[in-house]
Amino acid sequence: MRIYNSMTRQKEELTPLEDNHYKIYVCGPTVYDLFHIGNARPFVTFDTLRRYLIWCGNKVSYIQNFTDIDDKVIIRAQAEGVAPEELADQMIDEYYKDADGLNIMRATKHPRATESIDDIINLISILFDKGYAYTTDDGVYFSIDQYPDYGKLSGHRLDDLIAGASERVSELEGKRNPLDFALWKFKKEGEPFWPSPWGEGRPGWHIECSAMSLANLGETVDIHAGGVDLQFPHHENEIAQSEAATGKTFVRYWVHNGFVNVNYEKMSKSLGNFFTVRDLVEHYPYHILRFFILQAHYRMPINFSDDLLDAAVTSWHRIVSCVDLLAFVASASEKVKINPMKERELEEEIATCRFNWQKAMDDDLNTADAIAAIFELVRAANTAATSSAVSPDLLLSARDTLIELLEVLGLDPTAGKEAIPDDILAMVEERTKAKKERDFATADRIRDEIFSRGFKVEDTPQGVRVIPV
RNA sequence: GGCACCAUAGCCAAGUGGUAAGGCAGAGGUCUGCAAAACCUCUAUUCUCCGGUUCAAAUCCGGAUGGUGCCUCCA
Repeated sequence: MRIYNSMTRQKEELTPLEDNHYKIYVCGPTVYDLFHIGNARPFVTFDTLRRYLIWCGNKVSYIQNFTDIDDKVIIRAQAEGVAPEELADQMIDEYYKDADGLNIMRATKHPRATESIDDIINLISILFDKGYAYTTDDGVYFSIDQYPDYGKLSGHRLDDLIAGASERVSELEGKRNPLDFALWKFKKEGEPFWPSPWGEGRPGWHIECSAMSLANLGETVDIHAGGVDLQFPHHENEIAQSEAATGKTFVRYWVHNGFVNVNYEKMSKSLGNFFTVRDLVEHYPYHILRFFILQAHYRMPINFSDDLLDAAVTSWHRIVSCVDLLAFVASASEKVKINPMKERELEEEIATCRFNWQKAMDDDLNTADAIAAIFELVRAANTAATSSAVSPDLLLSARDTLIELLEVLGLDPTAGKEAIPDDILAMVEERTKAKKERDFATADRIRDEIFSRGFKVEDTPQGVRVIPV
């Protein structure tokens, strides 16, 4: 497949360094709060990438960290009167609840910054040895002047960055260059700290990802992913630290997802215009949120609104309804007069769907196009299902195709199917009887009653269908 | 100020050189006792605008306009 590499700003053929084995690092959440739909986008997107690579026959080592110690965690914990560790533990549990709901696979490993302190200290030591690190009054800093490639990911010129930084940072606070960033922050009153050769303190933000990536995946990973806002300075800094330490290419493909916007503005905690996944789930099921995210290409911005989610619900229902219909028709006792022409048509549609779906996925994970391919098969399958001219086996094969391809997108059109209760089935029987006697008033009354109990009755050529609403 | 990205129908959204996918909404029709679902037909002679390259451009190049993001914690 081809994937857009932020480093080269073009789509490139994706190949792993090790045969059939991809090493992927995804920047995970800072665990001080529930995550919002904007945070969910990279989790869903890169989970889908992972599923696709696995589907293609690869092994994937997938690391996603938890940033469990930083300013935000400390501040929130203080506000709530709990220890930062306690808050982090709790929020990690909450993360898993939402992530499981969104059908995001557990990472191969979810390292926590606080459990990687040794790795972090190790890495900083190497940077000291190689002359990239220095100490000030408040911490240990990385000296970007020692690293000539600084800015290569974000395309910034050093002078411009320095000019920008100087405008805001009035004092250098002991830094040699305004762009130098903290590797280790010396402890402040009331904050958690760990011992280090340079003094007690805690890790800077950027170093933890480098340390966890190097420790878990080695010096060079295939893919490092996250939101576009991480491109600078976070990922730029990660490159500087890691490559300065190892002398090796840190990441082969940098992959960044676009934002979820609200009224064309970035959704963010600081703007306050965010919707947590937990809140949204009150109104829309998890899989709708996932489907909604995957309906756009991952690098394009998504504008978030209820109307769009409502459209996603209807849209998704079309798929579920087709999958149900195929199973229903295939199991109906009605005799089919197989029409070879129609059979071949459906066979071709199945093949075309698979082909287009894979082509779309291969082209920079174009899930929007992949879903379009699925809808094409939905139409063809619906037509075939109502034609009474296609064998049950072939209908089921169309159904299996839909289920298989959706599974790779982390979507399950068969999920949440409850059995129809016996008393509802009895009412359906009663209605059918009334219909036979042409007592439509009674039949309609029973249908309304069944509907109010949460089930829809449909008369199809293949018989009566009962569907949970 | 610097660096990126984006602009396609009522809405959402693919499409990166050969005569505009898909979804939602809408109109008409088929089927139905009525519905529902499904299917069929219709809904952008045109892709923000202006130039250029080309036999051919939504797609490449230049410019303009509008919008967003990053440059500070941020998915």
